[in-house]
Amino acid sequence: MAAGEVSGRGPRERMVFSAVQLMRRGGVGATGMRDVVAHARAPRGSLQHYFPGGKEQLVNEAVEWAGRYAAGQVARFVAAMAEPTPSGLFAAMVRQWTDELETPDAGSGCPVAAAVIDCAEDSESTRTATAAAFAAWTGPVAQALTDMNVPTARAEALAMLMVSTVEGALLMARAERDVRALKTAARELGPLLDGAVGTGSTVDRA
Amino acid sequence: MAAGEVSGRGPRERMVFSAVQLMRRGGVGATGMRDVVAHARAPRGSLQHYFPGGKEQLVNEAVEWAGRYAAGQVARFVAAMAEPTPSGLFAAMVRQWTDELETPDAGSGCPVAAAVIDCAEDSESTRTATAAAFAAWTGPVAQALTDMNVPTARAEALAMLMVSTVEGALLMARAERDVRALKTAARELGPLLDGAVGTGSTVDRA
DNA sequence: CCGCTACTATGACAGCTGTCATAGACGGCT
DNA sequence: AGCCGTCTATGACAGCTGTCATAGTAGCGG
Repeated sequence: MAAGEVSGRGPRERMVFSAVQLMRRGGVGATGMRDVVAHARAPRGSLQHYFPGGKEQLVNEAVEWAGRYAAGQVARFVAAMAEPTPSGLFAAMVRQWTDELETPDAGSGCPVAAAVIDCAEDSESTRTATAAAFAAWTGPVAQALTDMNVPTARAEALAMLMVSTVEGALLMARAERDVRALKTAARELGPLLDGAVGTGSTVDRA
Repeated sequence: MAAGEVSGRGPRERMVFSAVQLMRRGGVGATGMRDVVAHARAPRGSLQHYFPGGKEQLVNEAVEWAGRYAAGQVARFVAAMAEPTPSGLFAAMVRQWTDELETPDAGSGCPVAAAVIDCAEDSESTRTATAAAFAAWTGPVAQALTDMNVPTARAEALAMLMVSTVEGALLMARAERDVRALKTAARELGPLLDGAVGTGSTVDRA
């Protein structure tokens, strides 16, 4: 995602990756198959070979890729934190997007969000893929929260809230061409998240 | 929005409204001009008459319409609440979307989000329109919060957080075809919002 | 050498897109 | 009547879409 290179391994993976990048900036509708092969420097004939399911398959794989990527990033964030806190994890998730928004060149939206908005209504398989991607993203977040001593049920709810808020704030940030929506989300939500460690109640031992 | 009828006044307004509805379900790319006039039962020739700016103008007006609509809804929510609380307002905003999601027929996304994802990157005017729509939405929310005794600066931040979270949760709810993302957002964010009435600091006097 | 599989190349297809040019209808003026 | 501004009708345009059919190349095992 952050890496702009398309020199990944095979042509197949490059095409999926390029689909992700193009979907991020213009949505699914504006992402043509010819654009994908051109962006991936892949042979056009490989399209119908690797993706006999057509555009739908390509989009679905792009969404799955994004879900795996997000999960991996969460794992990296928690691994990199000296003393893990919920607010710290959330701040790291937010920072990822603010960094990408501040690089002026490439599109900086979420490919999963694009797939939801453009395809959720008329492609059931894509809708399922987006739901799976969100689950792949939310899962590690919830796991990290429980590891930080947040009760399981609460951790899952808060993980969902975190992903929802990041996704929505990213939308507003793109509209305003300003990261303040993301930053205020991190600032306002941080205390709430940290307040959930320990017992499930809102006990706060200053 | 909730009203599915297109029998609004003039053909012009019907077309804008139809554009909103079609953008909600398939995004901007999947919303053709011919689809709009058909959905609005409007004469095709009226397109280039009322919208000489082409599709871009139509989309922009649809986004503006949505912003005004959202602002009006917020006003109605606060007016309808016996004893207004931040969590109550947020719950009302969430309920609006859960209600629309549970009506199975029509598309149920946010047209502003669709415009951001599909057009923000290559149409500056549309991007501006989406920013204005979010401002039109956030403004009354912040105003309502200050009326509930939330300090001004904090109210603006929380209003932004509320809209962000609703927008993101709606995205997840569409992906999962389940309103639980919206409901957990309301449940988890409610106490935080109510905790902000009174002094602006994050002091929490259990 | 054959045959086989994996991959690539290329051109064509019908269908749809937004946009425009042109012409017509309607109603209210003076 | 004539004229005009507002609105509508219709057909065409070039461009792009995803998909497919067909043919071709490379490499490898036999």
